[in-house]
Order: sequence, then C-alpha cells, then structure tokens
Amino acid sequence: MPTLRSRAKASRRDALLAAAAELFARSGFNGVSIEDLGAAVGVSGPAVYRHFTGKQAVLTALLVGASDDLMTGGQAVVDAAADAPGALAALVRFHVRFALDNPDVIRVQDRDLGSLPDTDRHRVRALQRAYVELWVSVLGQVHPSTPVTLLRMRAHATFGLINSTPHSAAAASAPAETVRALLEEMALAALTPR
Amino acid sequence: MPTLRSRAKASRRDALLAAAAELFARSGFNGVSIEDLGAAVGVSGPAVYRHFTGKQAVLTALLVGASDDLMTGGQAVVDAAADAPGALAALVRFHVRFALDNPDVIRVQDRDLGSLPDTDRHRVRALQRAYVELWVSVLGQVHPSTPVTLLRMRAHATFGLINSTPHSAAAASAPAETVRALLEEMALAALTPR
DNA sequence: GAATTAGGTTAGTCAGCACTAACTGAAATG
DNA sequence: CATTTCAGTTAGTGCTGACTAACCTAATTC
Repeated sequence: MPTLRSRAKASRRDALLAAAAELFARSGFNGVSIEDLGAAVGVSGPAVYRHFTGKQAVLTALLVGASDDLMTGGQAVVDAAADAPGALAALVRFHVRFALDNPDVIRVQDRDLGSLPDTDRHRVRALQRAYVELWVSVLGQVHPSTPVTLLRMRAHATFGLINSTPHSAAAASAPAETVRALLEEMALAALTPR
Repeated sequence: MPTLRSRAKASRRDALLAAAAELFARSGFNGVSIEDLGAAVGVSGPAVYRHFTGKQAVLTALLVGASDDLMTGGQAVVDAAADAPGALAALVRFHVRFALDNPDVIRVQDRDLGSLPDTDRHRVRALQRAYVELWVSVLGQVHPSTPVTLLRMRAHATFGLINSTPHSAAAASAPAETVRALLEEMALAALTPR
C-alpha cells in the first residue's frame, strides 16, 4: 500500500536523479557537491543520504537506468519491426529521439562513466555492449557481405554522430523536427556502406 | 641563444603538456592532482609551478594549442585545395587524421572545456567557431542550395562522428588505415545532402 | 494515543588537494 | 671565481567537500 511518506520519498528520489542529470551534465560529476545536489531539490546536503548510500550511488542509478532504457527500448523496436531494413530505421529513429529527449544523460554517460565504482561501471558497459550488438546484428542482416568488425565501427561512429547533439547547443537554432529528420538522414547515410 | 637550462625547461614543459593530455583524458581535469601531474614526468608536485602558473593554466595551454592547431591546419589544407569539393575532402582527411593522432586532446577538449577560466574558455570557443565556419563556408560552395544553418548542423554532427573514435577503444581492433578510410567515407556520406 | 520509524536538520570530522614558504644546489653571468 | 638565477626540494596552510553524529519532528504502526 502506497503510504503518504513512501510516495513523497519516491518523488524526492526522482527529483534528485533529475537534478543530478542536469548538474552532472553542466559541471561534471566531480564538479558537483552533495550540497549542490541537495540544494537543487530544496533540501540541504546530508538529506541526500536518506535516498542514496553515497554520491557514486547517484551516478550509478542514473547511468544504469539510462543504459537499461536504451537496451530495453532498442530491443522493443527491433522486435516490433517487420524486416531488417525496417528494424534499422526504427533503431535510428529510437536513438535519435532518445538523444534529443535526454541530452543531459547522454552527456553524463560518456563523460563520467569513469567515475563509477568498478562493479557498476562493468554493469553499464555490459549493457552498452549488448546495445551495440543489437545494432550490429541488425546491420549484419541488412549488409550481409560486410565484416562484422566494420559494422561495429560504423555503429560506434554513428552513436558519436547522434550523441553529439547535446554538445552543440546549435540544436536550438532550428525546429526540433528539422533537427530530428536531419540526424536520422545523416545516421542512415553514415551506416550504409557505399 | 638557447642555453642548456632553457632547453631543459622547454622540454620539461612539453613533457608536462603531454602527460596532462593523457592524465586528463583518463581521469578528467578534476580527477588529476598537481602531484599526479608532476609524478608523471618524474618531478614532484610544486615543481609544476615553475612551468605553469596553476593547474588551470596547464589546461589552457593544452586546449588553446589544440584549437589553434586545428584552425591553422584546416585553413592551410583549404588554401592548398584546387576547388571546393577538393577542399572538403581535404578537410575531412585532415580532421580524421588529427582525431586519430590526438585522441587524448580531443577527449579533453569536449569533456573539460568547462573547467577553463572564462577568458580562456571564450578564446577556445572562438577558435572552434572559426574552425566550424571554415567548414561551413566550404560546404556552402559545394552545396549552394542548402541553408547555412543546416550545413552548420551537419558539420557539428560530423565532428561528433569523427571525434567519437577516442571513446570507442574499438579503434584498436582494426588496422589504422582501415579505420581512417572508414571514418573518411562515413564523414563524407554524412555531409552530403541526399 | 503511546511507541516507533524515518526524512529532515545542524554541527562536526577527516582526507585530499591547490597552492605558498623557505631553502638548496647547480647552471648562467660578468 | 663571486654573484645571481632558477628549477627543483620538503614542509606547511587553508579550503573544499564527502560523509557521520546527534538530535528533532511528523507520519506510521499497533
């Protein structure tokens, strides 16, 4: 039964995670203090320890959550696709949408992964690897004659392309729909061996 | 006249910058101590202050140097090109080579730029903007009917693609020449409006 | 409604780290 | 060769920041 207190706690935890994404993205994991994080949600400092065992635990929750969402969501769109080319297009759409919707998390993911404790870092990396292999397997069906190694490099570079949006604040200079379409087109072009 | 001491000093400074690139790339600016940096070149801690006024000054030298090299080198290859399509191909070749030769600097550049003091950060950003506009101007000649805003977004995303190599250690899994050719091909494909 | 739980508070504690002080010895200078 | 310069040393200093202690109060439990 969801008691008043437990719901308050859950929403505070969510607020902390959201604030952490924003703060870590702006200043880096090491540039944000527990005090800053608490202040961002209106509590002060040590209250954070009522929700997370420590600063690293906040980062862990954020990054495990993100790579989990990517993996789960990617698997879902592939399962829903009719054929391999359709799956690839769906993956591109899905990833572009994710990057545009969660620029902060994307930024933290490839900037502060190294600040995770070993165990958690390996967990996140395992999820990321699985996600890459999902792409590689679809790519392999669409381009059967291309060596898997090359397809894996293509996938990595394409993530770099799509994930760069958070870096270029230029995204704000055009309507979101235009940006989305452009990134999808570029990603597909980059993925296709000529 | 280059005295014995002055040459020793210059080479120590170079060694410090090289070590800084590597350490900052691995652990982030805030994750590296002055002590670490000194130790990496065989001196201990405060000796660094004989070469740089402070920790931030090391980062400044590193990043201003890098964006300067990019801008200067980019301008040179454009000037040397026979026509616009040639200039674009040369820019791609130049940038891919730079990223593969200086993965640490690339990583530090887009991870720790925010740790620079305001003045220096603006200086680096100005150089980066000029470099982007160099690309945009060449792209504008090759694709005159495409709005400049879209070309700028393409340039940014292409940098993300090329600069992602340092992130994916996968680079080690194939011969350097293969990686280089693949990145060049992907970059050109991504840059070309279909 | 008394007892307990738990999210919050403020006031430490302790470690790490950027930077300074004081000094040393060898190269540079005249 | 006497003097100065300067890259290095070790020993602080002061601040920041993660985390702990002790306590307080209101929601939960029985």
